[in-house]
Amino acid sequence: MSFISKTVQRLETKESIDERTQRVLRGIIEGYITSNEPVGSRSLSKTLEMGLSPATIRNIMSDLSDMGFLMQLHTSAGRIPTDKAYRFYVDQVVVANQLTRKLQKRIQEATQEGGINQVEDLLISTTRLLAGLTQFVCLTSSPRVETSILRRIEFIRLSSQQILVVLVTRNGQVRNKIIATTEDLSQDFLNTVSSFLNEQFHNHSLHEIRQQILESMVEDKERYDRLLAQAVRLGKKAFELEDAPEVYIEGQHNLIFSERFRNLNSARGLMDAFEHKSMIMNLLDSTVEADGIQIYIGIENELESLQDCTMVKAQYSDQNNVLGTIGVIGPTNMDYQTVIPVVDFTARILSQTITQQSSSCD
Amino acid sequence: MSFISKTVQRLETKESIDERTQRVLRGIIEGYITSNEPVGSRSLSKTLEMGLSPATIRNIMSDLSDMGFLMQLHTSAGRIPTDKAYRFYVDQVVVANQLTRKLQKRIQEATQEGGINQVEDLLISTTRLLAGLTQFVCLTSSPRVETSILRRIEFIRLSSQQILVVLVTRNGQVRNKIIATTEDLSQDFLNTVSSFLNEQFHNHSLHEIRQQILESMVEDKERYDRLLAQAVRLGKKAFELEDAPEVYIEGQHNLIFSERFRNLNSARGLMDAFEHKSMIMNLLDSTVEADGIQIYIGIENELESLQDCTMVKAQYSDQNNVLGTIGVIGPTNMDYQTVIPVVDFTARILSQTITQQSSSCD
DNA sequence: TATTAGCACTATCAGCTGATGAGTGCTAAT
DNA sequence: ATTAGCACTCATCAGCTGATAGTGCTAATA
Repeated sequence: MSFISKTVQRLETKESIDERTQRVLRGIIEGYITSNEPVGSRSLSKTLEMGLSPATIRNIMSDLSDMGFLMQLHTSAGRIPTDKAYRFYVDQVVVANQLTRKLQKRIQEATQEGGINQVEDLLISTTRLLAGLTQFVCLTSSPRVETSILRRIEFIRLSSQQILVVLVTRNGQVRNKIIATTEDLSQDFLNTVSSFLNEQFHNHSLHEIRQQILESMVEDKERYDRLLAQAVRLGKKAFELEDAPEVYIEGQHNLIFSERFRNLNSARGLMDAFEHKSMIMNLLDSTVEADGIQIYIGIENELESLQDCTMVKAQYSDQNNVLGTIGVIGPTNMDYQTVIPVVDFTARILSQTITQQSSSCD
Repeated sequence: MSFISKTVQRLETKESIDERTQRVLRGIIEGYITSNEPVGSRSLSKTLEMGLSPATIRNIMSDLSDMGFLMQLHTSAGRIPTDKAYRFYVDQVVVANQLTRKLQKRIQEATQEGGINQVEDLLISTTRLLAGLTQFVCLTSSPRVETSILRRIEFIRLSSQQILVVLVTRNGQVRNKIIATTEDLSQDFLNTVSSFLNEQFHNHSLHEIRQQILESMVEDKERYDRLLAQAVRLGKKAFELEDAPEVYIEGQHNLIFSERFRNLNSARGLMDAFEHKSMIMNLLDSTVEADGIQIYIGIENELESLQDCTMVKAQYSDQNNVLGTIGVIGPTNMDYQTVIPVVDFTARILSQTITQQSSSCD
């Protein structure tokens, strides 16, 4: 099994099902994926082309129901796959087939189009792209500033009480923050401070830097001269970035208008959930260690309002570290065969673009 | 008439209607606003307390229908007000009554809460606030960078080919842009350039600055020494900001989930329209000259998918100029009595906060 | 023994029905 | 000028219908 979840127990599909039964199950799943209608024995008998009569199919279906792969919405309706069935499908059947060239091109172009000079823009346009391609909701978490590596910090005097901090990270994130000072500091002085900090903390992560600043404040409180004291004080304020989890969401309207989501009664709940950025952040970054695609089907999702959706997500990274996660949320009967590779490919391209960007430092 | 529209002809309510008829009309409008149900003669006869029988009311209603103030969804339903009726109501009846202290407090607190140090944040939180208060969709346009006044510009060398431009405007907007250079420029040199530009263009609008730079490039092409030439060249790139109309939208989900919007079939169309920022920009900033509240009822809106909504908007400004617009879009039978003052007050507070911010320059 | 045909059963859906009720318009009485 | 009374209209709703598409079970069949 290629995908591993942390806390939620993964649905197991160990039971040995004979070849023929598998083919029927697969037929039902794919039928339901394409038609979005419960599939019945008669129609299946036709599309399967295995020379089985509806009656036989019914027997097999009955077995599959007993095993928990199928369920009926009501007595006289066809059957639809359970989450367990999709798990089987994803684990055993779906092979990550190639994307069409056309689609690859489209993704590449969208992420590399001109005018995208900052990570923020790149992430937004990628999120939008993925939402458009899949017609689902797409979520992306931006790199944690915490673990980002400092490229440059600069102070700009705005007034006698206000200083603008500009902080650039290795992977091209630019953060601005206005801090207040009691003392009036000249621009010259600020320049000295910033070059001191730049030298001192070159190639350190913001987290480390904050750590070190705090330590030095405690350890040798008295030793500093005025410059260093100010530098440390300003540095402390500057790196006290609210660890605001930036999250981008696109395609929310698909949740409401897409045909695919019509069964979904919890759209409201999801929309509400999306209002809370920290919640989404948690959703996306819950499994930090794991490369490749991760898929959460129905009840495998911890979040209740997500339990009749599937979430497909992948992490993106620069050459060293995982930076963030990009994921789509769709109905459980999404077209896994294309959604999976699309998400996968997009994450790869995203990683690639960001890596290029951050390696263009001196 | 207190509100003036540019292009769309405003519905006229000149016709003299006698006192009693007006009271009935007003009753119907207010009834429909509170109940969101067509109002019939019998119930109106009770609530009006004018000692009129349902039959009399019916006669009056019939007259009002002829005059175009009322309409029926079907024969045996009560009547509902037309756009013309709402126009009458807004122009003649609604007096901008005071907001409750509680509401005033709430708006003030939300716009002044800590951690909001940049205009962007302020606008976003205000937009969200207004969407929350009204339960409608709220749109806000950010100040045009074009007309903003330069407070500070700074260049930061990121690598031999990349320079980060940081541009701060008078009203507290901070813009970052990464520009590419062919020549490797030292930070020292960049500092010289930026102080030159800061001195030269202090208190000029970005628009003016761009203008002047272009002129000087043409006029005295050869006269410059190397420094000035570079300064001008960098300046040109720096001020070539995409005049991206920033727009914030909040409360889109109200469009779908709010009871009030249930009659609205064009939610889809609106959602789609909201995807195009330039369109919204146009919507908000179409009437540039006009202070106070502006109200567009139903067909008064140029945008088709907006024609069974009402848009209430107000401009915000600093001490000198109009900066942008904030507006809400709701059903035509919104509670004008409170929505109007809420939007009005919010815009005032917004102006006030921004003015404070920009006057805290030295 | 595995498969299948046949049949009884069941739930949904569209379409029809008649009853109900809210509301109007008209007319004649006040 | 106002109003009571009455006929009329139309939307909605519950209840019924038959058609449809599915199942489960059983007995026959290869």
